Amino acid sequence: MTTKKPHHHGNLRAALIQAGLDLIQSEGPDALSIRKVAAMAGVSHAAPAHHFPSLAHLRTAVVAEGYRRFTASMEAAIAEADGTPRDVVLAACLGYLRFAWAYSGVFSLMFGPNVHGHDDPDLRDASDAAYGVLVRICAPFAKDDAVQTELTVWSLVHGYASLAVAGNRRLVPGEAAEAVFRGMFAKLDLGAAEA
Amino acid sequence: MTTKKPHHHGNLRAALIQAGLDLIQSEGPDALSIRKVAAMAGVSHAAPAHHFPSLAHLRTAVVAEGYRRFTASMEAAIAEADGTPRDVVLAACLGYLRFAWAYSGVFSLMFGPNVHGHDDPDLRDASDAAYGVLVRICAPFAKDDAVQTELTVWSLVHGYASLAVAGNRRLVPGEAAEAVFRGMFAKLDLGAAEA
DNA sequence: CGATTTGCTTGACGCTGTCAAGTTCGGTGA
DNA sequence: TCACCGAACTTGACAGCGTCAAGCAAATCG
Repeated sequence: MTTKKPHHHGNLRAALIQAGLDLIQSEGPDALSIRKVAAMAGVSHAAPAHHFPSLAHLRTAVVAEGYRRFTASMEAAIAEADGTPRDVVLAACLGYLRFAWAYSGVFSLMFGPNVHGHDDPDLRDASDAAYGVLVRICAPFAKDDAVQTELTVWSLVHGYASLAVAGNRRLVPGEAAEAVFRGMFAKLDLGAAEA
Repeated sequence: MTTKKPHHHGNLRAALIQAGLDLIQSEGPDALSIRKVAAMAGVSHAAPAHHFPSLAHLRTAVVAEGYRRFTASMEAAIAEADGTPRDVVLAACLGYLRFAWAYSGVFSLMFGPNVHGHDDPDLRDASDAAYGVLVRICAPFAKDDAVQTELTVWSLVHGYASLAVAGNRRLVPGEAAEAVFRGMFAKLDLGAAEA
């Protein structure tokens, strides 16, 4: 009863990326496979090759999409915060953590050893946008060394997110984990905020 | 001219683990393969199966060995530090970073999404030993909530190490990166040390 | 010295990424 | 309108992978 599917899929590229996200989420980063996403999209095993020359390219595209949602998660958390500059930074961190826990699979891939950012302009733009959020919210505290402030905040939240995602036995994602992070963040001296 | 190698390799298991470490270091975590380490050890492609029932088991064994060297790296750095409790924590962090940069491949694997620690007692012991170092050096600062202090230090150093290992464009491992970390660590309020 | 157990080899299976060719659809120019 | 052409997808093949099944050779034990 299938209406003899048209030869052209419509938007196969986007469908493959979404299938990749779903697959990674349900079976882990290593389960990402060209043949599986092709099957999920209902096309032949070699169809993706036209859009992604290799598995690495598919992975890069999935990671880039991950970065876009990552940025959106931080922006959403920031939008809900209407406090001091320090509150904004904390809010962004919580957005960071929520993304890491909601998309743990692609998060691992994003900061894993298989990403070659400079090669792909799309990925580069997406990750630059994410870093741009960090730079923006840290700006009020950047008296002397902006990079140092950014790196400190980023390292703390990224380390916490990574350890939780990696399934550390003493650290489980969730509501309580956010409270723990608030306590950790309180130990951080960012200096006084400027105008 | 080969002296007709004895059927028994001697210590194939250790040789396979070492080959795995070398392979991961030179070609990345995903390049770890049963057939490759078998070839590197000069045995047939199915020989490792006797020691490691599956690739996951081999990976677990390699990661466990990584944890042992990781712990050793921290202990070595601590041994050189003869200062305040805070200096000891900083020294351990530098040992942490040096391991991450020297063994970046296995480091990624250790904290990656493919480790199932509870399954293997060997890995569990090795990672518990590493965590034990952290607990020990944080103990002087653990007034009320020891876990919170440990997690804060661990998150900061782990995040920094991970970002550098992942090849972040703005963060390159090396001597200067250690200096940057010292600055980050200085922003951290651990409270006063107790006896 | 023979039997058994251990350690490794050979061979096969299905799955993977990738390349090569073939096929069919969508749109464009005559 | 129609032939054509390129883009999108299919089928088929290949090597390399993890894994299982059998077999063989070496070490150990009675």
